[in-house]
Amino acid sequence: MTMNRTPTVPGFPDPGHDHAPCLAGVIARAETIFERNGMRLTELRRRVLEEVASSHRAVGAYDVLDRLARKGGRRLAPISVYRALDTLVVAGLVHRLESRNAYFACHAAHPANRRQIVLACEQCGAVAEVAGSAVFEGIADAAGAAGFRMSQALVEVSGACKECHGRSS
Amino acid sequence: MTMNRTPTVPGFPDPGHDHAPCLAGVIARAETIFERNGMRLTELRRRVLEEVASSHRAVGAYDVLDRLARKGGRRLAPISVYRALDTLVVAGLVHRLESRNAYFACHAAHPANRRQIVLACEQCGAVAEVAGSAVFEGIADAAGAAGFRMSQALVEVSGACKECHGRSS
DNA sequence: GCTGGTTATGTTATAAGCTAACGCAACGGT
DNA sequence: ACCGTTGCGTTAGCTTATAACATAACCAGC
Repeated sequence: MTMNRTPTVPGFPDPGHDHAPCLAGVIARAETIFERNGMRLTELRRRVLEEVASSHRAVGAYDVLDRLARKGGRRLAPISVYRALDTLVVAGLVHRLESRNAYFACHAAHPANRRQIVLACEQCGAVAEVAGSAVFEGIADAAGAAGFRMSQALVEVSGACKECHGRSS
Repeated sequence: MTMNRTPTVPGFPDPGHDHAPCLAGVIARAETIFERNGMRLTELRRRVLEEVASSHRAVGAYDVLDRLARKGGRRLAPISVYRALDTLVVAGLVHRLESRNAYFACHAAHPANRRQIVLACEQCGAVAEVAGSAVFEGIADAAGAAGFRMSQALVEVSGACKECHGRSS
């Protein structure tokens, strides 16, 4: 286990970073959250979470399914993975990248009312969240001015992360 | 044809508004845009556009398919509808609501570089776009600060439109 | 340790969303 | 009339997601 610098949070982690602590952090947080909310972090949920959190990329439900099948031997039904993902999403450990029908782990433990801007790299698939209070306030204002009662706002940005655009242009 | 007030643009139209001018406006704009860009507003494209623009709601591709089947007698292949939708999206006449895998007509004719906040009512399904330059600048700043080169930003807000939350609470 | 309610997962089937590949047809310029 | 381009039809298949119902695991209280 090489000594790389700790992952940059928030933002994109160093590409050569040691991911083990990231993963461990997510799992630890899962244990806390599930415990606190009286939910059960079952074997299946833990395995699904581990797959999703095994990188900083967004993965499809069927990717998770395939990976679990490769590791675990037998193949689960899609619904099983979706159920686990739903639970993890509700717990706030995993978020859904709507613009890509994919899921990514939340490595940062931001507050309950998620007001994070999601950045998704088109090249490497990495996903990062950054704070955006001002942006969300602006959205709330704009919505309010239209007589709209906002319940949730989704901000997803596509583009190139630092590594990828540094490399290719 | 009753004389209701003209549709409120931008924002949500009055629920009892006369929709005919909205629809006619979209079609007229389509003719202009297709003409200007040397594209062909074919029968199929026009019919798909009419279905999408027949309300201020977002509709799924298969809804369009079903409605055309009901009207036109024979049932198209999904791909035909998707091709038409793609063309209309490229032309800027229809937008895709990513968070719902659905499509809605653009009734407002905003400038090319679309920087609009999309408001989608969870109850009635109505969709409206409102300007959000400041919001998008904030997003660009936040992305830039993370070393991210933004190519496109998506802002979709779920909630209750004026009519719906006035009615239900 | 059995019982019974609750929660989680398995099983089966299917809905919903989307696209590849290929061929014919319609359009439009020369 | 010809031919290149664009649009559409047809067939087939993939990806994403959920409904409905059965079984299993968990756990609180007796």
